[in-house]
Amino acid sequence: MTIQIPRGTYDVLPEDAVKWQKIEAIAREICALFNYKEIRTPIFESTDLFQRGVGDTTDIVQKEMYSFKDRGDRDLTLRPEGTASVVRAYVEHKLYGAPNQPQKLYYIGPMFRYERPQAGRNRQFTQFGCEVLGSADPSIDAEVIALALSFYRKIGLKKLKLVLNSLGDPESRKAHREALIAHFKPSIGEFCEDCQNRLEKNPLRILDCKEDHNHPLMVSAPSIVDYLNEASHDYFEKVKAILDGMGIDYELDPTLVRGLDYYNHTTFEIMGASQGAITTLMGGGRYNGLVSELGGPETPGIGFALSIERLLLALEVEKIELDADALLDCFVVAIGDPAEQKAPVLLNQLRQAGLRADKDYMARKVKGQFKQADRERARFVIVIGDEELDAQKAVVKNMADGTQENIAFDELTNYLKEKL
RNA sequence: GCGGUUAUGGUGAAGUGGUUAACACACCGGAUUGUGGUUCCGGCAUGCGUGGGUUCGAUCCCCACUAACCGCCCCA
Repeated sequence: MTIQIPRGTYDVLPEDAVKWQKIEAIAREICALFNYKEIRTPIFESTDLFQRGVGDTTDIVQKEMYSFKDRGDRDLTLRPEGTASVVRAYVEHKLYGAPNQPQKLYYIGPMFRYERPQAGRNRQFTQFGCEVLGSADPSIDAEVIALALSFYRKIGLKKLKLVLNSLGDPESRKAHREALIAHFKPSIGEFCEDCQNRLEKNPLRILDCKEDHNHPLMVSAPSIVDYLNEASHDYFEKVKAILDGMGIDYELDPTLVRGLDYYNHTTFEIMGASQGAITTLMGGGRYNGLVSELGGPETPGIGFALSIERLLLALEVEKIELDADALLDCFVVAIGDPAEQKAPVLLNQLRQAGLRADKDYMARKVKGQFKQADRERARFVIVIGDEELDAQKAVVKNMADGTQENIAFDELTNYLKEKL
């Protein structure tokens, strides 16, 4: 049997690669606008990094990591997300000491999670993410959200919903956590197995459970908003006020918990149009304890990550076409042996002059060569045959209007450049 | 990790336990001795996901495997 692509992966063929290029270009453009700088980190890291950074109780660490030992017996893992790596690099290169603070960073690259594939969920997928390290200013929270929305808007997506929540600072979280345990403990037996395990480890995530979503205790569960201390409450109010000022609509959802352990204060998601069950396009939040957790100084941080794959699905649902029209400037049609000898030479001259040019390589007849030129959306066709070689002139046909002219060989590039 | 559906050419898809596997699109060629997007005509699966089994015989029946899609869990 022929070898197949690994499960949960996919090839981006030329037709789609154009879309990827366009999306990536827009991401970089938006980041430049907001003054975010690119950072590139390795695709694998020490397994410890994710265990400590992402959190031992998360599904990602418990069952989704692509981990392996290398020949030097090191425990390594294909990165399941980008934040831990960025923070590791920030600490390792002491970027907290750099003069330009905060560090506003972005990345685009593949991530890996061992999951059951489905539309919008793959084992290798691509994230565009931003991280801001070193600032606890609420305007940064709003800026990061505004950046993501600007990106989607520039791409052309319309059906977007921003969902917002605050998990508060550690003190608030602790108070909430205790209230949650007190609330659920007496009747925890009525909940699913996962929730029973979550009770002591991370009761917050019980709220995230879909299975027991309709349980009366779920509805009456203590909400984080009632446990935010004054500082946390004020912070969240400021973030909301800035978003209001920017004219950004959002929906508050006190059950928006997010799956990674490092989040506190502001958390957010952007939902989009989708055919299936998966609607989350982007997720993020503040993680003020993560830098110190990974061995750096006490440093605030915030970031988001969004999936290019899901973005493409949303584009499909909204029926938005992204294709850049990559036209060919000219196509050389050769008739007869002498012309076929001449064609590659002529082609080379055209290309050296900066014209996007191609010819037939399938021994097609004249008609077939024209069809090929048409398929490639060539704007001009240059026809050469015995007569043209004798006269040192080519027939140049404008494919848009069908007109054609005789142009001397040494005038060709000038003529085309003028017309294009 | 669990449950469901599916698997025929480059693509979309019909189909039958028994010599040649519909049809459409795409592609190639011809009608137009050197001209595209229209029309007409012709060509185009030694093969029906992979591996076994049942059978005189299997693309069609059975089993396993693999993969895709959908749902659950969770997430981007």
